[in-house]
Amino acid sequence: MTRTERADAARNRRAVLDATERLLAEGGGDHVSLDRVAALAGVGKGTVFRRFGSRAGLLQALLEERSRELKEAIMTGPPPLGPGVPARERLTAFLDALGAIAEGNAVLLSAHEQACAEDKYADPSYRFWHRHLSELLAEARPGLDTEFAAHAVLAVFDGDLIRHVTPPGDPRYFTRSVQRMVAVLLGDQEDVRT
Amino acid sequence: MTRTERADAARNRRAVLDATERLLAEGGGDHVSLDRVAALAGVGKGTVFRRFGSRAGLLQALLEERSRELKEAIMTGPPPLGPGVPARERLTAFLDALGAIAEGNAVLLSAHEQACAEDKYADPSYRFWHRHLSELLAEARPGLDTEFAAHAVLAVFDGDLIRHVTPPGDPRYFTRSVQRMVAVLLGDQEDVRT
DNA sequence: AGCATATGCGGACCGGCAGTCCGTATCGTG
DNA sequence: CACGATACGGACTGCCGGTCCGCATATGCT
Repeated sequence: MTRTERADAARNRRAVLDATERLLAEGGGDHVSLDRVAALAGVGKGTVFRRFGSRAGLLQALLEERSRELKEAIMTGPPPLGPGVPARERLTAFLDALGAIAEGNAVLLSAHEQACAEDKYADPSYRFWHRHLSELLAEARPGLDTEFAAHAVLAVFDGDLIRHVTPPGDPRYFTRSVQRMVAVLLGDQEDVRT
Repeated sequence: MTRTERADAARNRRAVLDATERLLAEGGGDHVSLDRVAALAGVGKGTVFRRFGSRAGLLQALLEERSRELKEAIMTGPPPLGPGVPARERLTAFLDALGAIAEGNAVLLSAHEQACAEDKYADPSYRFWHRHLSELLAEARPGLDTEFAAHAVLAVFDGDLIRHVTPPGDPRYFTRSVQRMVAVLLGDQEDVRT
């Protein structure tokens, strides 16, 4: 058996992901039907399904591609994303990075949420963020129900919400707000005001 | 012109809502197709659409029915839901009541979120909860970005999340957790531990 | 009661969707 | 070059949300 992905398969994989991205950018989440993706990528519909399994799988793959770097930086990279500094510091760095990804991919995020529905919490990516966040919170503020708190913080990373609250000309408003809220949760009493 | 809804119309309205409820209960959100609803209610499909406009409208109507009482209690009822006591007290009562509704209608909540997608934040019900919450937070903890905080708290009221975290035999775990988190947000330093 | 008409009804119909299937083409290997 | 493994394409299926319009009926008026 062949160990490596066949060349044409790899080429198509990329083409499909790129096409998905283009469609997402040009017309919102509903615009991305798998027929359209296949057509734009110049492949058959069957190919899309063989590679990605389902609409949800496709979006998930794209999302994972966008966050792979962050995942690796957290696990094996240098501080403050990687291990080696106090949890508070890592938390800030983590939220900043995740926020940036979310802000830059809000439409993709929405589409993914819609496609996954309730399976969202079984998604490996979600599990990873949740676990990481939960551990950092536990270290930064022992005694909190960190499992729940982590879910709560992640619940705010909702594509639709991000688009709804992000004012024109301040693309990082969302991340700042999340940081501030988490700071309050962690018990920073110092100046919460804008 | 007739001022009141025609009798058969009212009857059908109820039948459709009841059918929706039954389908939701017996088979999850995806189980509720409008064909099925119409069939179970014993009416034509057109009727469903004339009354409710769309799938989203139908679910929204059902949700509103479930929360009308709370809305009224908040606006004109006696404390602690209604006005007349400190914000902290009203906040606790509000979260308790909203939590109860959410816990009791998690499936409906999920279905509604899915159907509404990004229009969720324009929904009158959402606007009402958000406004109320925002005002209470502002009163209870001046200086916080209460607009954002209110969105963040409401983001946790996600049907899928509720189902995911609710352990068997402890139907109110979710509400308790939310209360505790909000308490921390508001600066209660006293015993956060379980 | 009987009529006129606004109002509501049903279900055939439409375009489009996610997902399946299998005969065919292509790749990589020896 | 030949051959088996692998991947491809796109017709096909079943269903969905939503529309439309000829028909039925409740209601208000006389």
